[in-house]
Amino acid sequence: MISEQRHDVFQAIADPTRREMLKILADKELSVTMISNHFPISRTAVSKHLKILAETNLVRSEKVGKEKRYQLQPEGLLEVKHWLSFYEQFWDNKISKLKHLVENESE
Amino acid sequence: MISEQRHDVFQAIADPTRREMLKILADKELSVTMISNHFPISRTAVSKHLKILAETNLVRSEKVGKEKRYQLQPEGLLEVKHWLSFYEQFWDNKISKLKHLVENESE
DNA sequence: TGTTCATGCAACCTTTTGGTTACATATTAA
DNA sequence: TTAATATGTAACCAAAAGGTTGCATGAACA
Repeated sequence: MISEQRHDVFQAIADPTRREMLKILADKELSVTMISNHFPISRTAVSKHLKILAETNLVRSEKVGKEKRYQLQPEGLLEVKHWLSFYEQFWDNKISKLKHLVENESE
Repeated sequence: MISEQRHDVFQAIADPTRREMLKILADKELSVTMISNHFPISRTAVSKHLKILAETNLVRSEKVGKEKRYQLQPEGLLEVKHWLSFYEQFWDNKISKLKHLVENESE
């Protein structure tokens, strides 16, 4: 099965509108229409953003009657956290820099 | 003074090529041509990527003779770390969730 | 002084992105 | 059953992104 992953999480969070969506979903789950009310763009545009967020596992949806409720799936952001952790050695302090060296001395 | 910021750090790290550039610059500073040798794209394209990374303060450059040396400026990533920290409450554990509530109870 | 090397910039091209409107479908309410 | 509500999908569009080639400029070397 060839699953073509069109987007990755870094692309997903690159758009300010999508970051705002994550923020409001952090508070509570919402339907597409409810989310749309927070933005000056069409419901269709919102729907596309949500599709990208779902593709990259940053949100998940659940059908409730005629509504589709979206909720934050924050584990998707762990990939970003992990990526960032590599760079932390450069800003934290000398100790963590040494720690990094020790951790990787088997390579 | 109207400084138009065309890109932000989230956009900058959205591109896989630029993320790769940060990684190789983490090891040591390099000139434009040296960086180009790591990628299957033209030097001009590399230069454009570096411009974006510089705009968003993820790298800085220094002229040395006829070369321009680029080096990682990892503090630029602190913005991402800060943004991420908001979502950590959702994956860490209940304690940190409570901690977040207490920290924000004055609002 | 030429010549070579490193880089920047302008012009151009193609694909992707973020948006629109119009229409189709599914569920609930009257 | 009919009407209203919630969402999805298709077709389209403009602007941005990522790439190219060609030429200009500045520094170093023979």
